[in-house]
Amino acid sequence: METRVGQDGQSDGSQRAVTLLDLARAAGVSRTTASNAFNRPDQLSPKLRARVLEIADKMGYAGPNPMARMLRTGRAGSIGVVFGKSLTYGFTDPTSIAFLKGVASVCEKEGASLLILPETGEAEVGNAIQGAAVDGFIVYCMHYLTVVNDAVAARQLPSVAVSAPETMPMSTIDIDDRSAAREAAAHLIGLGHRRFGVLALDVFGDGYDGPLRIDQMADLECTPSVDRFRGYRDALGAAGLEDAQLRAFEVSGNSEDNARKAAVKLLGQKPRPTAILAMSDRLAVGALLAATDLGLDVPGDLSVVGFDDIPLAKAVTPALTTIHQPLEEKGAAAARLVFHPPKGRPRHVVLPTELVVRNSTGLAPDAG
Amino acid sequence: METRVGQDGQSDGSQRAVTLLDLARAAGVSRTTASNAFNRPDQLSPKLRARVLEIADKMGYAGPNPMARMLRTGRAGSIGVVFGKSLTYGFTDPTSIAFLKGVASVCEKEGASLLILPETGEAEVGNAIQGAAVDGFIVYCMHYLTVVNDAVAARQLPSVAVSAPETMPMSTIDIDDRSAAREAAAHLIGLGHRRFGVLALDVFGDGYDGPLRIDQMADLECTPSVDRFRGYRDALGAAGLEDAQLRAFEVSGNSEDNARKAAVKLLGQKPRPTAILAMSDRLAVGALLAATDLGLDVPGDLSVVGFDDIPLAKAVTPALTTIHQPLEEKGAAAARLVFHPPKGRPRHVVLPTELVVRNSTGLAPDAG
DNA sequence: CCCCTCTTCTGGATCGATCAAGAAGAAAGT
DNA sequence: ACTTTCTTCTTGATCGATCCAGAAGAGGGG
Repeated sequence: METRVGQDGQSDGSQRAVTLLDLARAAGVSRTTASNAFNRPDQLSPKLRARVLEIADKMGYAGPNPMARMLRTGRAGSIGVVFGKSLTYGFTDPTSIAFLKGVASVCEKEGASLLILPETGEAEVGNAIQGAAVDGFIVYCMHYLTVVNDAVAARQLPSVAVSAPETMPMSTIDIDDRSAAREAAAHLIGLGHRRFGVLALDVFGDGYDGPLRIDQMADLECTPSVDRFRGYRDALGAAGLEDAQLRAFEVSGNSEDNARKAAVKLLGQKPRPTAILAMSDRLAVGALLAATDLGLDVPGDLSVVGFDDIPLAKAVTPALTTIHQPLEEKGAAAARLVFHPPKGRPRHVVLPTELVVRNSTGLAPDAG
Repeated sequence: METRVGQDGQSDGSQRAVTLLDLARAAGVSRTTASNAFNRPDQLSPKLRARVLEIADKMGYAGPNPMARMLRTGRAGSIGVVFGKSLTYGFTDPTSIAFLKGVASVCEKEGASLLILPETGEAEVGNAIQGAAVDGFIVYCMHYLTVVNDAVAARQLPSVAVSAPETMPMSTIDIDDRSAAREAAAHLIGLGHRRFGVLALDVFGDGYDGPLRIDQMADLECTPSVDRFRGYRDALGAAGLEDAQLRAFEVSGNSEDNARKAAVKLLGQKPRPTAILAMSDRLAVGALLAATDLGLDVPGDLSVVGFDDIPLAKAVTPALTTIHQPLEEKGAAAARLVFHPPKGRPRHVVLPTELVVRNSTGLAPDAG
C-alpha cells in the first residue's frame, strides 16, 4: 500500500515509470487482471476493476504503455501519410490540405491517428518510412519518386499511392488528368480561342522556372503535369490546331507569384494568347494577377481556366472556370483503402472530374 | 541460403514477418550484429555490413520493427497534436492549418513525425491520448477542455498547451488576446466610431448562434473569445463609452456564412453600428459579405476589423484591417518546447501581436 | 455426491528489437 | 614474450505489455 511513487507532474523526469506490473503488485492482482481492467472489463468483477483503476490513478499510471501494446498486438492504430515534397508544403498547398482533410475524416471515423512523416532528404525519407509505427501508408507525391514508393512497398503494409503509375504493387487513387485537361482546353476552343498559354506545374519538382521541358517529359511514366499537358494537346489536335499554338511555361512550387511572372511573359508574346490554361487554380490566380498588371480584362481580353477547384477558385474575382476534382474524397478514398485493403490484387480507383464554368472564361476577343 | 521467405508484395499477408533473428541466422551472425548493420555501421566491418544488408534485402526485411525498437529505446520519434474540436475542423480553419504548418516545420528539422490524434468523443479522446506512441504533446484547443488537458498531463510527457490557463502543469503558448483586442477597438474609436457590433467566436464550442452569453462567461477561466471580448470592453471603458454600445453575437464554427447572417442582424439594429469588431478574419469576411448584402460600403458606411491575419485577409476586397498574430510561429514555438522542454518549471510564452491597418476601416460616417 | 459449466483470476511464453558486458582475435607497445 | 589496446562480434537480460492455457471457486442439474 505504500509503494506510491512520487509523481507530481513533471518532477525531474528521470525516475522509472509505473508499469502494469507495479500496478498489479500494488493492487494484489496479476498483470493479466490489471491489463484486463483497462482492456477487457468483462473479464473481471466490476468491483475489482474499480479498485484497480483507482489504485492506478493514485499511482499515476496513465494506462498501458502504447509502445509495448503495439509491439504485442501488432497494431499501431494509425496510418502514415508521406509527402513527396517538403512537409510544410503539404500544409501550404490547398489541394494537399483538402486531401489531408479527407484522410482525417476517415481516420476519425475509424478512431485511428494520422501520422505525417517528415521529409529531410532522399535518404532520410526512407528512414522515416522504415521507422514509422503505422498500420498502412498513403503516398501523396506531387512528383513521383521511386525511393519513396519503394520504401513504402518494402514495409509490406496496406498502402495507397496517389497519382502513381499502376505498375506499383499497391493500390492507387487518381483522376483522369489527361481527359480532364482535354475538357478544359476544349471548352476554350469552343469559345473560339486559338492561341493558348499554358502555366504548367513543374514537372520534376526541382525548382525550375521556364519553358516547358517537353523533350525530357517522355521519360516520365506519369505525373499530373505531363498528363495534363498531353490532355491540352489532345484537344488542340482534335480541333485540327497545331501544337505550336500552345506556349507552355513551367512554374515552380505551384506559387501564385511565380505564376504571375510566367504569365506576364506568356502574355508578352505576339500574337498574344487569348487564353491561359493553368494546371492549378493557384497558377490561374497568378494569371489573373498578371492580367491586372497588364491592364487586360478577364474574360474580355483574356480567358483563364484553372484546375482543382480549390475554395479560393470561387472567392476570387472573376470567379475561376476550372476543373473540379474531388480533393477531399481523394483523401477519404485513399484512407478507406488503407483501412480496408482489397483482397488479392491492388485496386486502382479513378475519381471523376468536372468542368465548372464560372466567370473567367468568355468568347475569344478575335472570334467572329 | 534457402531460408528465403516468399514475400512478393502483398501476397496473402498472413505469413509471419521476417525478424532480425531470421536475418541474423540467414547471415550467420548474431542479432546484435544484424542490428548494428542498420543502426551502428561503425560497429562492424563494412564488408560484413554490406553482406548483411544484401541478405536483408533478399529476404524482404525492411529494417528493424519500429514498434519493438520504440519499446526498447523508449523513443517514439514523433509528437502528438490534439485538437479540441473535430479533426477535420483542424484542416479547415486557416489558423489551425498555419499552426500545424509551424509545428511541421520544426518536426521536419528534428526529423520527427507528426501524429494527429482523432476526436471521436469525450471518452475516446482520452483513449487516443493514452494510447498514442509519442514523445510529447501539443494541445491546440479552441475551447479549453479539462478532459483533454488532464489526459495529456497524465502521460507525463513534455507537453505544451495553446491558449490554456497557466495553472496547468505544462508549458503554454499564447498571445495576449485581451490587449490585442483592446488595440483593435481603440483603432476604431480613434477613427471616431462609437457604436459597435461584435462578431464573437462561440464561447463554449457547442454550436450556439445568438447573442453573446455574457453571464455564463464569468465561469470560464480563459478562452480567446472571452479574453477578446474583455479587450473590446476595456477600450470602450478607457474612452468613456458604455458597454451598451457593444452589441455582440456569437457565431458557431468560425464560419463565414454564419457570420454573414449574424452581421446582417447586427446591422439591422438602429441606430446602426458603424463598425464591426470580428474575433477572426473569417468572421470579418462574413461581415464584408453582409455589408454587400445590405448595400453598405466598406469602409465608407461601415468599418470592419478582423483578428488573426490569415492569408485571406489581404486577398479579400477591401483588404482587412486586422490583428496580426504569428500563427506559424505559435506552432513552431510549441513544437520547440516539446522537443526541448524547459528544465524545472514549465514555461509560459506570450507571443506579440500587431494591428495591421488595411482598407476595411475608415473614419466613422457620422463623425465630425 | 459428482460432474459440468461459468465466472474470475493467474503464470509462463511471447512480440522484436536494443543494451550492457564481455569474449576472441589481431595489432601494437614495451 | 607479455601486456595492452582496438576491432569485431556474441550472449543474456530487458523494455512493458497481451495472449494462451489452465486453475480455483461458485452455482446448477441429475
